[in-house]
Amino acid sequence: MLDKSHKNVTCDTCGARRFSLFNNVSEVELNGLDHAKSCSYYKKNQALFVEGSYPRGVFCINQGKIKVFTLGDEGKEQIIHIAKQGEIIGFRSMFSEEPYKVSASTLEESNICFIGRDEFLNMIDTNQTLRNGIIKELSKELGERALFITNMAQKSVRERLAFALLILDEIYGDEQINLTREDLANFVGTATETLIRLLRDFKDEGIIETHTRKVQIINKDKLLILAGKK
Amino acid sequence: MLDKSHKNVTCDTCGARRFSLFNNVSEVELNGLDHAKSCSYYKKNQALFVEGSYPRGVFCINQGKIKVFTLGDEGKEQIIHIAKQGEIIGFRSMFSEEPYKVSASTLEESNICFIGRDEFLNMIDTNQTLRNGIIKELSKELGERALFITNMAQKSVRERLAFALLILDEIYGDEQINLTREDLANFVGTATETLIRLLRDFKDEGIIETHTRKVQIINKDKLLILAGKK
DNA sequence: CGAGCGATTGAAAAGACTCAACCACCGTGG
DNA sequence: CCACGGTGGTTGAGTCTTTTCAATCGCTCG
Repeated sequence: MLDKSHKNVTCDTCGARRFSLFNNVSEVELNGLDHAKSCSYYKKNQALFVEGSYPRGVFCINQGKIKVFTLGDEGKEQIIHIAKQGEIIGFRSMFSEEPYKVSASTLEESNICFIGRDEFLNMIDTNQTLRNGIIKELSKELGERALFITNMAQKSVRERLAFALLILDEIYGDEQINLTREDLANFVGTATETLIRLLRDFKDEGIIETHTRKVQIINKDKLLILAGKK
Repeated sequence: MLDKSHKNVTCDTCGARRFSLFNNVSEVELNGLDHAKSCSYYKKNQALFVEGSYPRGVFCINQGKIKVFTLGDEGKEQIIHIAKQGEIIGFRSMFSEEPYKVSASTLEESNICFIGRDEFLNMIDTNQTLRNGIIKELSKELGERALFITNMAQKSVRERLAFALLILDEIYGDEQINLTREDLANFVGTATETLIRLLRDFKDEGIIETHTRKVQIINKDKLLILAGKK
C-alpha cells in the first residue's frame, strides 16, 4: 500500500527522477519544478487522461504503472505502452497541439505529479538539455513503434506474446508481471481466450509459471528465440 | 520523366519547401541551407538509407515518393509510411543517436536533396521555429502510429485496406495510386494474394477501379465507412 | 454467503495464409 | 518486327491460426 499523504514528495528527493528526463535539471529549475508541480495519489484503474480531450499538462510518475492505450472501433483497448516510475507522459499531444490520441490509466495504485502546460513548455524552451532529451525520447519511441507495427503485422500471436513478455519483464523488473488477462491480451493484440490458451502452452513448455494472475518468466532464452530476437 | 540535371534546384525556388518544415526559415538561413545541401536524382527502387546503418544527414524530398519500411524476420517489408514531396526524412535516428530502425527507398524516380548532420543539427539548435516544427512533427507521427498499431491489431485486412487506400489517396492527390501489389500488401500488412482478392472485391463493389497496376478510388464514402471513419 | 468479475475451457466458424500454377504485360535482343 | 524471358499480377485449393460464442469455474470483496 502506498502512502496516500505524499504531498511531501519533492522533486529534489524523488527517487524516480534520476532515471527520468529531469535528471539533469539545475538546482534552480528543480526548485521551480517542485513548486510548479502538484502530486496526487491514484487508485488502481484511474484515468490520467482520455483520448479526445485536450492536454493541460504532463504527468510525472513517481510510483506506479500506467497503461497507455487507444480504443478501437469495437471499444477494445489496444495498449501501446506501459509506463513506469520515472517516466513523463502526456506531452506528445501538447507538442502536436491536438487532442490526445491515446488514453492513460493506472494499472496499480500510483503516485503521480502533474506539471502544468505553461511551466513545462517554458522549461523546454529555456533548457537545452531537457529539450534535447525530449526530442531524443520522441525519436526513440518512434523507432520502437515502427518495430511494434511490424510485429503486429507479421508475427503470430504466439511470437507477439513472447515479445510482450520480454518487454514486460523489463518493465516489472524484480516484481512479477501483474496484469489482468484482458490487459495482457490488449497489449499483445489478441482475444483474451487466445491469450489464456497460449499462456497455458508456455506453462506446459516450462517457459513461464503463473501464480493466479501473476506471471513469472522461467526460461528467458526460449522467449528470446520465440520472439525472434535470437 | 524528371529532369536529371537538377543540380540547379535551389531551396529558394523549391516548390516543395512551402509545404515543408523549412517553410518559415529566414532568408539568411535559407541561403545557408542551399549551400549546405546537395541534390541528386534517384531512380525507382533506389535506397536512401538502410536499417542498421548510421545516419549522416537528412533527406529532403523535392520530387517523388519514398517508402519507409522495416524488415520482418522473414525478410518481408512492412511499410510504415510513404513520404512525398516536401517531407524531410531520416532525422529520427539522428536525434535518438541510434542506427536507423527503418529503411527508405524510392517508389518512383525522385529528386532528393541531402543535408549533412552537422548543418541540420545546428539549424535545429539555433532556429526555434524549425525546432518546434520538428518536435511537433515527431509528436504528430507518434500519435498516428498509435492509431496504426491499433488498426493492425484490431481491424480485419479488409478494413485495413480501406484505411490504407484513404491514406494513399491523400498522398497521391490528383494522381492515381501507383504501387506494386506487393508494396500495397506490405503497407496493409497482409499477403499479396489476399490483397489482390480484396482489391477484386472492392472493384466488384464499385469502390475502386484498377487500371493495370494503378488504383483509382470511385466511392470514397464507402471506403470511409469500411475503414470505420464514419 | 452470495454476487460478480476475471479466468478458463470447448467447439465451431471464419479469416487469412501458403503453395502451386498460370497469365499478362513489357522491354530486350535477334 | 517478333520471339523470348522475366517480373509482377491473378486464381484456386487446402490448411492453419485465431476468433467467436457459450458455458463453467473460482476467487475476492462486501
